[in-house]
Amino acid sequence: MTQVSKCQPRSPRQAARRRAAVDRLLDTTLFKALSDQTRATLLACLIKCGRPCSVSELAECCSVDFSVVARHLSVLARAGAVEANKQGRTVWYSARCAHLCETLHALAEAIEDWCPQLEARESSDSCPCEDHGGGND
Amino acid sequence: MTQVSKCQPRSPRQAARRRAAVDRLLDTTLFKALSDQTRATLLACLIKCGRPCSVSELAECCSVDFSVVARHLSVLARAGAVEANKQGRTVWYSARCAHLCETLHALAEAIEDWCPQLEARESSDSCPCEDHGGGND
DNA sequence: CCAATACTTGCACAATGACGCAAGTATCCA
DNA sequence: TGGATACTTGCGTCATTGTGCAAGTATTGG
Repeated sequence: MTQVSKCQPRSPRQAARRRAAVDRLLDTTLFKALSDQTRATLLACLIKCGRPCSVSELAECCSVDFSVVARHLSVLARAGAVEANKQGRTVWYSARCAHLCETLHALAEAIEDWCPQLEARESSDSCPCEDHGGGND
Repeated sequence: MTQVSKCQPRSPRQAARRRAAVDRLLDTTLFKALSDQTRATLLACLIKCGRPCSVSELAECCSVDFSVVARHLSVLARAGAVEANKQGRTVWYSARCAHLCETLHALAEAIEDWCPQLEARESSDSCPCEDHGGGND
């Protein structure tokens, strides 16, 4: 039941050396994209709209310049939060809901793997480390 | 099955006016905290360590100044990602794993609520809006 | 009481990023 | 072909934020 703690590091230095899913999923790219209020609003708008929207349409929902909206959307696209589909002169943006949900659930589960006390879901009972080096400290 | 789409806005302007759980959960405070690489490293370190760590301990895992680490940890605490427990002259920081997981799962589910095609989990079949104003556009 | 420890805060500086304007590119329609 | 539409990109400005150093505060132990 508490096999996780057997492989759990005893010092932050040891912990920092361990490589686990949580490191990869705590990648800052997506969080940087979601850390701006205008981008968060645009993403929420796309999610709630439920259909692809053009840059012009989305610019009507924001108080900022059209070019700023276009740049924000490209940031969201590079972070994988939305996807762009160019048809003619119009770019249709849509939220990557499935990808976002998968990423968020995966991060939550990667955190749960390191917290033996969070046994709500069935624990894997295995070490969440992806390497086992740096044992001595 | 597709009752969600009945209440789904047809334009981004309509979508922007709708208030839903996804708006509240896309709050930028937490994402801002996770958007810095040093802070992400500190949080991952706390998660993997599985026990409260002092600022001094955590500073050994980072290449930045001690005062910078202390400031980063206070940012993480204000965002709700970690919690501080002062005992004597030492501040013990620990990851708020349960809170983080709840927040992440809740956001993912709030997104799923707006995506009728994501029927993997049982859909609530109800409108995810928390208000129903601004219908005309 | 004094020194050491552990952390916080003030300050200056550099880097980053959001923004608006204007110019550029690509596409469509008449 | 020429103008209108839809978006992209370059550039300068401004605000925010990350950083290190140094000084300050709080707590502990001798």
